[in-house]
Amino acid sequence: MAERAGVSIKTVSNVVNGYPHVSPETRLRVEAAIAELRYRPNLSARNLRQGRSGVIALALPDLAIPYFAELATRVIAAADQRGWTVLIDQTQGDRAKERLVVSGIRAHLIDGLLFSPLALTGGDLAARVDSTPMVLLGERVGRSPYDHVAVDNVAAAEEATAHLVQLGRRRIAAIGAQKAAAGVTARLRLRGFRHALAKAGLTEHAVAHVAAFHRADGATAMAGLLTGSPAGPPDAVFCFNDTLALGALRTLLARGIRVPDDIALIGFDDIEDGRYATPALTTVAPDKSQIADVAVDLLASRLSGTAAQPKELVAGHRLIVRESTLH
Amino acid sequence: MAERAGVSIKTVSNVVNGYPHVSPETRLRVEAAIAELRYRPNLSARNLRQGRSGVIALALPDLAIPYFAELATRVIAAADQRGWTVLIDQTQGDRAKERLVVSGIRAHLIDGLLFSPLALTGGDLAARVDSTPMVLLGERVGRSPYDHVAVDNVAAAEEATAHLVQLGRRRIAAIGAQKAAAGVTARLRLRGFRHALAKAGLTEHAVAHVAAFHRADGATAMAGLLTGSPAGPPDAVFCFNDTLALGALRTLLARGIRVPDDIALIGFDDIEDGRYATPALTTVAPDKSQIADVAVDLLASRLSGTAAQPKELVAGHRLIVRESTLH
DNA sequence: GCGGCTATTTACAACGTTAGATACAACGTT
DNA sequence: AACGTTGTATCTAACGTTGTAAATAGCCGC
Repeated sequence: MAERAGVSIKTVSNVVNGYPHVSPETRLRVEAAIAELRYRPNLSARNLRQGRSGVIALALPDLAIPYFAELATRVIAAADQRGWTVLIDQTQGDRAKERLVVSGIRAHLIDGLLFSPLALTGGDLAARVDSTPMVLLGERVGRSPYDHVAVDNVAAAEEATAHLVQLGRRRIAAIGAQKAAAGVTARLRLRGFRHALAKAGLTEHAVAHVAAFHRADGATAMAGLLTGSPAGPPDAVFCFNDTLALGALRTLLARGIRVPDDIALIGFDDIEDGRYATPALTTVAPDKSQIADVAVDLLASRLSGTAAQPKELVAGHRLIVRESTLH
Repeated sequence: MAERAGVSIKTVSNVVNGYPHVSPETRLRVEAAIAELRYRPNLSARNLRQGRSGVIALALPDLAIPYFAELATRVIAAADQRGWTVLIDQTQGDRAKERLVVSGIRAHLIDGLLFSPLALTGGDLAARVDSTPMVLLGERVGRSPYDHVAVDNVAAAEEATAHLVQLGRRRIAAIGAQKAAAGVTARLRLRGFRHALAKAGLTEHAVAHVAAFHRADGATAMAGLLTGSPAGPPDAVFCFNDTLALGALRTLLARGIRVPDDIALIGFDDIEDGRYATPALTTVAPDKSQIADVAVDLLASRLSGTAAQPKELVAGHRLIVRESTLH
């Protein structure tokens, strides 16, 4: 211990923690000893004593999915502002792993949990007994008693679809519907898609289902729309996220179909790749920084105990028109 | 405490840790109490007692950069295999932040550190005093006494360039050189590029410098090569990573230049985006899973004290030929 | 039926920190 | 000169866990 400074342990603690009533010379002496002995406070001991760790977990499906990577970047930055460290749990969208995360594997190691579930059901959440504060990212799951941040998916999807209608397209398809109870996001976006078509007095040209929101799924789904539809190909497609759209784009270009001339394409998420695709991808951009900031703020309120009812916050979004829908 | 089971703290500990000499009925009783009271061992206390936390840090520039996101995914998976949790530090490639990471901000919170530096100098590493085991990812930095995993950048860059030569291209340029002492990776790839050209008896057509390895830098650099070069445009370009290449591709397609017909393009990293670009990007694929596995293994040896000399391990790579260089 | 063995359980101490109470000294006031 | 006040430093206990040593009980062979 750094009593090389000829001082009690507590005084060292006081210096380290900036306690005001330490004489300048003592402080200097202690700081010198700290530097000399390369003393580092043991965070485990501090955590034990204080009952909190300064670490939060961010649980998401997979960092290799650009949307989540971009979100994680912002969450880490927001947490950093508060002096928190972020630990990542990848669930692969697997229900068993998601339940594990929610059940509190990391109890007492993390102060709070930011969780972006994919497969979790309302029942899973209701059955949760772990008391670690948790904030959900993304769609609402059941009637869960947890704080929650998401964009208004129905409205956003409606805007995206309306944009296609405004271009004068009439044979409008969607890619990204999901069978499983899992696809809450998909369900909301599909609803928005249908609202917009109904408002415009159009019927949906086709809706392609996918197993996941990956490029490969988008590519396959688009191939299906081109050949499988008895009514012929669509003239515009709303993909429920950007990776689906990039996969679809790939299929179209490979077959010499012009985008947007023959088929207009719009995505969702505004990932970096979409901006540099050719043609650049029109998309709905959720305000990821806002999502991250709000989520971290919510968690902070939970931690300080000042939060009351679970809140459901809506983050902003906006349509970004790029080449894939320019006429 | 779970002495609801009518048993000492230590016995609970013994049950939790699978100590063999616990009678079956006691074990059952304790397990029942644990379930009933939802008891969770306090990891901070355990860490304090045992002197290790089961947490390692992965420090990298930015998760929003696809290569690092893909690498992080694999590191987390590899760490998971060993029961370790991964905490992420984003440095933004900023030297001050990198020094902070290396100096041990997380001392006693993490058992080890996997670090992918960008701006750090050999001097910074030599000045390191923190004793947390560390394994470096990416290029060797100075003559540092640390374990270290990377692909053979010179050889890989040479292969990439040789591939362009084999296509019959003769006006071969590179994008990605860096002025700063920082760009160790860039320097090695540039060296490989020049080796290959020298072997083929060619002179370099042009070498574009970039501030960073982002899409925007690639786009700008390519524009420069097209207009700025007195010798005219190149007929092939080796980009030092895939994001540079995707940026460059965007510039080319926007100007109606055909890839690969007019200009062939090759990247480095094999990120997912490149596979779905049109034309799909030829690239050098480092074995990311191997890098992650080996790095985690190295760290494990350090932690168990069985490691001797610092090791410098070379991960595999291979050329993946796709449309952007097909003739 | 006693000594020595094994199986099971417990007691104690320690990991390094910090909140709170306490000790001490110097000072100005009455 | 006795008093409270203030600033500085120390003392004590506690956070929850686990390694070690020790206690207890049952069992065997003689």
